[in-house]
Amino acid sequence: MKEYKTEEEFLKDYDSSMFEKLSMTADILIISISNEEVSNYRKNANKRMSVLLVKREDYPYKGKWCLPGGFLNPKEETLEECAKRILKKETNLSNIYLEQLYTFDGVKRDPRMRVVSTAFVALVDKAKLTEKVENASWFDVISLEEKNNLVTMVLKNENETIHFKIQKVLREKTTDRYQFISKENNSLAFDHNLVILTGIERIRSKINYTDIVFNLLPEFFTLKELQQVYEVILNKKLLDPAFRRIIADKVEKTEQRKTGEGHRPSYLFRYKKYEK
Amino acid sequence: MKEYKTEEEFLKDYDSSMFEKLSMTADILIISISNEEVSNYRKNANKRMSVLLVKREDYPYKGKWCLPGGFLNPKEETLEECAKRILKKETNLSNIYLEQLYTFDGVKRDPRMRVVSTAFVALVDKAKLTEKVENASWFDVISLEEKNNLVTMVLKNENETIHFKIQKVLREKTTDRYQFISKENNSLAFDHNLVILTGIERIRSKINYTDIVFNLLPEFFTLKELQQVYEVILNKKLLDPAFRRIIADKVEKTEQRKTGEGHRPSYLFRYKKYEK
DNA sequence: CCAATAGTGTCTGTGAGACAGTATAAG
DNA sequence: CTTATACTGTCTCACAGACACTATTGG
Repeated sequence: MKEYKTEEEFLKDYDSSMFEKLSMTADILIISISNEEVSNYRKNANKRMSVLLVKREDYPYKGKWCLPGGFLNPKEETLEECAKRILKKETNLSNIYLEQLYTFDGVKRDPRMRVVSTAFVALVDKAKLTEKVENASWFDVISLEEKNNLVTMVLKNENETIHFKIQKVLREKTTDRYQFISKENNSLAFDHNLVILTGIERIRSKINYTDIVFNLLPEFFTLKELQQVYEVILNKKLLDPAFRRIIADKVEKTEQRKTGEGHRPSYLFRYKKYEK
Repeated sequence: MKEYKTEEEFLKDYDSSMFEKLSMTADILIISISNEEVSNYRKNANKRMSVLLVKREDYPYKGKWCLPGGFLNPKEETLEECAKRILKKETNLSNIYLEQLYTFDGVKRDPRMRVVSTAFVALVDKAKLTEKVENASWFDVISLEEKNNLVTMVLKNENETIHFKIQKVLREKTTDRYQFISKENNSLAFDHNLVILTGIERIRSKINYTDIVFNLLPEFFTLKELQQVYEVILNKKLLDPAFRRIIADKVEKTEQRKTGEGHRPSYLFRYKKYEK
């Protein structure tokens, strides 16, 4: 930021530029859960977090992957409406869990001009997706590790592997807030690597005191599936009895079971809303 | 949002308006802790949350109170830098705890034109403030209650009382996310009543798993003062022994004491950084 | 001595972590 | 019968909630 010697100088410059305008976009981190293929017919499928990326067809960052997003129409749209419009376009879904994440605003984040982006997180159940959208592809999070505040993340679709590293730097005045700095990034456009990490950490931090997980699952699910979703988001194994105690109030048992699995069938549960 | 019949119609309109630009502002909810006056010389001062408001001198909302804020200079400033500039102007302080809160973007939130505002929360220790800034005034939060998702809040400075009500409406697709709708609001400009509530709830939700409280206190403080800050933010009384156990690792005792209080003097403590 | 607060000891109940055990489908 | 998972019983330990008790100042 430019430094000013006198207030007059500052105000002069300020007045001339403060009413200059800028563009905004809404970018969406669409998260869902995917199942790994299994060799052994008896085994349960492992689950993975999955994010939807779009291949850029134009400059800047032509050929790189980015989050679905689009420019805000300032005349009649809120950012959330803009995000919903993009969500509809990319997944053909509406009535999806959508949460404002963070506003990314680095001065040079778009090389063309100043563009401030408000990022959203959407949680979807993959089973609800029907059509395949051109240029869009689901990438599984196949690795997400943190060592000494350096986060390494690997994403993968059928053909490509994306990997990037982000350094979390402690900021002044707090012990618990981090600034994210991109260290390596082979194929993501803009600052979307930072958006992805921010979004995953947001979901992770909320999973234990909210009911957002259920947005990632179909109406009926087994407790093990539910547990796997928790595990994949928290990136750690949970103990069965403890897990079942914790979520007991949030679900209700049905009489249906999941059979044909080569082992004892599990009961299907559903989300029990509005219960303390 | 306008509805379109065909994609062509949509795209035509979209193309013509998507590159229209808008203005952004950074607004800051500056929170500190104030002490009530005490009659009895023996008694400890009660603490209150306090927010800095500015009287609007121009239209729109002339004469109403609003949060300190200002337009983003799109050429060279990030929103955070903009917030810091305003913070410096309003409090003459730098190196202050500052956190991006939320981006408020209702289409009609500013009657003049489309203005999207990214709100920040700043936590300051009132003792560090020296000069009094013109048109700015600290308002104490003298009441903050929630009943049936209706929040009632009362702010007060030496001369004026501000009160407003906000309805928290459950949103579709989740059980834990609320939309805030302004119900009554006698003297706050724009949507700044929503910003204040959002900010207080953010701080409240973070106080138990972060160390942000210490930004509201001077370097040396008694454990009771620390506890009072927790109590005022959480809006409930805490038990002494439990509280002391919880914060034991976060503070270190000094040999200094706070005397002249008409009762047993308490030891002064300081924040112990970087300890698990 | 009194009023008011500072600070600590300890009981109790809850609930997570841990591990072991029993149950049941497909092949 | 085997394999793999489903599901439950129960012990232990940590820790928050609660209450009572002692300590210490200014006036």
